Amino acid sequence: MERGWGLTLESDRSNNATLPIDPRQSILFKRNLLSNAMQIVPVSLNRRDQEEAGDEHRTTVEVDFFSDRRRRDDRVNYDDQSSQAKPDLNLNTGLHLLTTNTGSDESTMDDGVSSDAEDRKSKTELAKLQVELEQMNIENERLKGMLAQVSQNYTALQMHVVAIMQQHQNQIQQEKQNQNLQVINSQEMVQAKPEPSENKPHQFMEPGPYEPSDQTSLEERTVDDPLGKRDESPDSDNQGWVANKVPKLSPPIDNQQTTASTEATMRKARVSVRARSEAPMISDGCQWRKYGQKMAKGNPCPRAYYRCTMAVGCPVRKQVQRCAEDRSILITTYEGTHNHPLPPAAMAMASTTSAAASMLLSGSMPSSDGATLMNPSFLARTILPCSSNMATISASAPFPTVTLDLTHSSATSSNNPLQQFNRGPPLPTSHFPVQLAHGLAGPVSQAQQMSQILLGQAYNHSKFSGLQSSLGQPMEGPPGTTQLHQNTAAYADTLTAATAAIASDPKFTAALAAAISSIISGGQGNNVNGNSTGTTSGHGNSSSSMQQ
DNA sequence: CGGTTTTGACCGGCGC
DNA sequence: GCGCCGGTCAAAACCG
Repeated sequence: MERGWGLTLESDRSNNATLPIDPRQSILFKRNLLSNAMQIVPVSLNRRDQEEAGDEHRTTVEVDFFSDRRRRDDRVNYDDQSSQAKPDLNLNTGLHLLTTNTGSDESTMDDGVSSDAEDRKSKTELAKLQVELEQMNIENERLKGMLAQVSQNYTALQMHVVAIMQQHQNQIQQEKQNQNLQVINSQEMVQAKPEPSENKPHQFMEPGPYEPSDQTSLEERTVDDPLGKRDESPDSDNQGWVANKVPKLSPPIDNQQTTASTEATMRKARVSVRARSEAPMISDGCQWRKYGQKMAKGNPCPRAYYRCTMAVGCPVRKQVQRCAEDRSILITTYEGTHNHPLPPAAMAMASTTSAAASMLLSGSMPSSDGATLMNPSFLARTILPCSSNMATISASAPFPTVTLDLTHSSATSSNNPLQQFNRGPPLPTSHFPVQLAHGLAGPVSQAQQMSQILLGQAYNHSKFSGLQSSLGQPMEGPPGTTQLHQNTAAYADTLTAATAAIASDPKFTAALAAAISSIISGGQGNNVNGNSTGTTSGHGNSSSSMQQ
């Protein structure tokens, strides 16, 4: 009776194989997994005697990539016999495979004494290994706690940084305004020269009656309330939220103009997330209150309107509607930025949506008409050079919209709803991850951050395909829409695990967070949040722990 | 009883 | 000016 060692990997991709492994190498294997930033579940060490299946004994080490949902049905045992048929697996995991004894007559261990000694040796090693695994589990728990703490601290710090950055931007804007006023005044003085008047210059030098107070209010609202709604409608405070009536804003004047238009644009920028879900609404970690439902034209499914109730006055709203073409697809459109700290569960989604929104706005800001976007293809290519068709950018939509399409995947498993790419959004939109986190830095910096994150993810073979997007593909959607297609097979492997996690996890956002976290960790080493950049990261920090 | 959902009414933008 | 449509309001109903 010879014994072989088998490593059983639990993942969607492992379909049939038993990977023989030296138990002494399991620790190494686990550490490798940790270094890959995969969510490691306590490792269980099982010894399986499969006498019923034959005369061969086998011990397996099971590693769960996603602890929340262990797919026993997906687990595959790598037979000793198949070990040589899966050399690539061996390479990928960096495992050292022993030449196992398969129990066949060809076994080299035909000596009974040697076999017993080997057996005892194996038992001893097994016991040692179990102890080590216990220690590793404890260490894992400790690291988890540390990670949560770091994420928390990061969020708080980010909020602070964002507030400071906004103040700084406001100061710069104010300075610019003052400079403009001085130029205008000097010009007026020159024009007034032919008609000397002692009062005129003095009058021009006088600041406008609105200036000081307005500037103050601007600063206040950008810090505490980006939309400045609180000041505009005092009675709205009693409602616990602020009415979304940006279009009603009176035409801004002078120094208000830039800020007001920016705010309005920010307010209008939308991030749409398409995901397959049977649930009426995806769980994104935030608290929402439904305030309306309407039948939208062209879609038999009603559209529900929600607003964030996690904080008084939070302007964030979202619309939830099923896709008319495929009702298994749930389209969630986010609008606005949170004005409050987000819980870990909500950070991932908020970060993603916020970053995308900022990216989108970075392209639209310079345009004079306010509705024109940067060339979608350019933007997309810039952001996601190797992408998949996860993102679409639209310039023709009523509002600048970024669509994150999580219904597509290169995964081979047809059971995973998120692994099936859909045909593209019905509405003109742009797809890529965005962040809704509040207090964003300048749009440009956001875009840069987004690019960095996404590029980093792409080039690091991130494990989460959902964030990969590419632009420049032939458009299938309406004019102004750019579709992203993921082509590389290399991504398929890494994507599968993450998409599977998302698909199988009842808490979609939690899974998303985990995926983002994995990406970030993998691509940026120690950065848990994955958002190296201040702003996006800020929100993103949560990825796994902060936002869902 | 407080918070949430439902649902018809209302409002504003837009096109004709 | 009118109608359509998207979005919001707010009272009533519902729920834990």
